Amino acid sequence: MSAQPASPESGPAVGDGPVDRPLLMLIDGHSMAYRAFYALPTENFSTQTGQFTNAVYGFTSMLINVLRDERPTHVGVCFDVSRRTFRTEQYADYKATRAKSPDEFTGQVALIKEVLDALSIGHVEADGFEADDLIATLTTQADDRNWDTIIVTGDRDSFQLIDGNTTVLYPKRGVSEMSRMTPEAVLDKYGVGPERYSELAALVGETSDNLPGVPGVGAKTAAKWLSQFDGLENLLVRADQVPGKAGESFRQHVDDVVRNRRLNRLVRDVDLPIGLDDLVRHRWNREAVHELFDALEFRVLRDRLIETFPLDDEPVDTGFELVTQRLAPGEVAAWLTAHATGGLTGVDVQGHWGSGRGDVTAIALAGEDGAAAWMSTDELSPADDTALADWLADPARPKAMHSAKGPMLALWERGWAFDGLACDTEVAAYLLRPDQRSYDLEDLSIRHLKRELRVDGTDGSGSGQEMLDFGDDEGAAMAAMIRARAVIDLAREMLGELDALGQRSLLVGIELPLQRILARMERTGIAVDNDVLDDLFATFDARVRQAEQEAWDSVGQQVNLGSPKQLQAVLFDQLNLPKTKKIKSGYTTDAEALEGLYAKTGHPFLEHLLVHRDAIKLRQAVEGLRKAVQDDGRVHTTYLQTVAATGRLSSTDPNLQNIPIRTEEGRRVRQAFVVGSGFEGLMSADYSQIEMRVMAHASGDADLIEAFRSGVDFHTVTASRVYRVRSDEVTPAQRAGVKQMNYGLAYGLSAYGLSSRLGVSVAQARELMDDYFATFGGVRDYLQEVVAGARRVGYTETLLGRRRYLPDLTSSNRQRREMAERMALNAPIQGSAADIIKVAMIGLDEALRTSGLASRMLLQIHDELVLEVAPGERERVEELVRERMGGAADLQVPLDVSIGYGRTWLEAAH
DNA sequence: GAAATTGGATC
DNA sequence: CCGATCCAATTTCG
Repeated sequence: MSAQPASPESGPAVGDGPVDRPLLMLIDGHSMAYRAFYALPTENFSTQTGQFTNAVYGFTSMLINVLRDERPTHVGVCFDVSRRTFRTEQYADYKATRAKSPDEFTGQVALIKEVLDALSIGHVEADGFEADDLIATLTTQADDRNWDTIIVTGDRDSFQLIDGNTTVLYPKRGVSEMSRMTPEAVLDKYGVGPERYSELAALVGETSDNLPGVPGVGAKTAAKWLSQFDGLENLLVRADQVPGKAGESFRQHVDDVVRNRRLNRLVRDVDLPIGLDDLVRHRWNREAVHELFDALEFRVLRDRLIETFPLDDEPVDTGFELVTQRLAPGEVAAWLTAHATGGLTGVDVQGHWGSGRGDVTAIALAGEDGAAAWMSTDELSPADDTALADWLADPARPKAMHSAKGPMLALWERGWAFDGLACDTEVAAYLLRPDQRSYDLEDLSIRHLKRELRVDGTDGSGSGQEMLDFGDDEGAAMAAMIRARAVIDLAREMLGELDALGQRSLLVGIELPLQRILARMERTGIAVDNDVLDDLFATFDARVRQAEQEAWDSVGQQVNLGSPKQLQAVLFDQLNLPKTKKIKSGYTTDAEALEGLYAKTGHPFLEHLLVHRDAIKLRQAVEGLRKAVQDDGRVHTTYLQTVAATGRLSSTDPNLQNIPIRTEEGRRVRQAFVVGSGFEGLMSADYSQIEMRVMAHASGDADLIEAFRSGVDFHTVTASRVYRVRSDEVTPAQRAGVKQMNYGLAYGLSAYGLSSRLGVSVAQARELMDDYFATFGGVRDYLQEVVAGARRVGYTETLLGRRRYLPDLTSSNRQRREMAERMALNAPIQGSAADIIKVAMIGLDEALRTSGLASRMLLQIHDELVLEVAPGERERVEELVRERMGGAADLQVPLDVSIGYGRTWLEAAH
């Protein structure tokens, strides 16, 4: 377990937001500041005045992250006062080996306290005690009130505080990657539970505290003894019975062990000047934060802070009402009959998924009657399994989920079919607001339902909510049931919102059927020829090395060709080449600028550099693929359905939508994608100029529509119209100009952009644009109306009613406004094209199934589908592909589909 | 050590 | 100053 936020394709994190009672976070200030100090290089962090700030920076960065990820209701930071504590009184050598704090560290603790004050976060220290004792005291108080506690510390002594309510975040590396230490995690790592951890530490010793343990006894032996003798107390009583050389050693060092145990026992009743209620989170002091962060010169961190905690949301003080139940073996069928037969049922699957596979560990269900159940999948009786499988597969039992594609993979892997998904709240939220960066269930619940993900009716004392025995999984089970419940309410709410906007069919008719198809494509994957990849890697690798050597030779030094900064130094300072376009950090070294420089100066360094750029990119692409090949010899990408604001899909891990094709060399990478065994070939089918066709249709421009209907090369026909010559008289330059114009239209191309694309003057570009629009006036009118309309209503719309909201269209900031205008031009065109291929995929999938064909879809690359064709099915498949892709929309122009076929993706290209 | 920037691949 | 993505390597953060 890690404190990182769950990735979109992994299961829900435990402790994801408040569950059913207050959540207290206690941070060991010194411990974390020290970690930060050593993780970040001092010399990179100092202010104008010479104050070092690396520890402050690292600590604050960590603080922002844990507050964001854990969302505690109460926070406190504990500090040590001095090195003199009751422990040094009892044992003069306690922590004696610990070096004095470096000078660079001194003073930073005071600054951290200032940061905490600005953030209105309480901190506490007590003379004679260590931070750990204060944490133990506060944790004990929180336990008494039945609160949950998360302790953030790099001190392992705190492990003794871990129990069902208390976890420790222990830094793994640096200060941002943390291990979540639960009772199970401690048992896993040390072989004893948290209640025995200190006994184990007493035996093993703690070098950092200068507490020697029993020589020759490590964690393994100590854990064995503690379980054999049932604890340290009994072990001491029966010391004479401990066998072996280690036993002898133990008997000689019994006093040390006893002392260690006395010293590492944390004090749980320190008299503190503050109580738990003083630690409730307040909104931070804006003024103070700005002033302090200015003084500390924390620019980026301030932005992150503001970004992470925008205007504190109005407090939401309702949660969900639930009657929870852990289903024991044999109870599943009855529960399903009682609570999951009428209305919606919320489903929350726990497990792992990604790269086309997955596994399920537990399932939470919630019914509309308020009942909720949780079951661990390895506690199902055969009857349970059957009942659950039938229910999951039943299309007549409507279900609601949040982000169902991954869980679907996991359920399939377990052998369960899944049907009846009536709403996926993540996808629904995407349709409602397609340009959000995440669709976290907690955020959606607060925004749409004004409810937090916790159980209602608790006041923190634990009364009002029956405490059922969910065992060690209690927190996770409760959170899962609440999520399942929230998903129902959210689904109802969102379906209503979609209805009001006329978008329900987009969800139910397009995105949900598509989701299942994507899951299957991910599960299927595409076969890869490793030998081809190895050959390509060797080729590109050799080229990288050679180009690098030649580049170095040409300037007589070994510059890092991948470093824009070093390149700038060589190009503009040493070689004194003409300056390129300005960027933040100086002058650009992108390929276009380098081409320009090379054309101007002919410097050999540039030639080698460009070759190197190309080769290293290709090598990287091949290496990425090599690493992605799974045991079955195939790569399984993950399609993201809710990230592209226009409605397109995206592909990750690996991204199979940006495999090279532009250059001859790059195209060879596609030779590595091959037909899998049992199949006959790959078929690639793509729409030609789909975006231009959408524009022709949407604009209704008669001449443009006619140009498409004529069947002649589109760019040539449009050029012949613009220049008023016959098609066979169009010069290559005329065609090239109009082609760029055609492509640029949908992007809100400017005269400037067109001129730089074509390498002509802005005046000439403007002339071309004027000629073009004089010919295709309908297009100009359409483009103007799209922007004007979007400004009026606040959004653009695709063929199928997919919206994109563009509030910046009325921004007073010109740059933002113009950006929004270009988006307004592009969104309906790119989005409608995305709608069309989605419809085609659903139609084709259906056609393949009903025809009983074994051929299957593997990839979608925006306007292209790649299929794996079973022996003897080529003709039938081609026919269906043409029918379904060509017929996916009824436009005023034909939807042209071109199809290729071959053993590899390259051969299937056309 | 983590986040931002740069450069580049696709449609 | 051309829309939409994802990703690796480098640099910055202060």
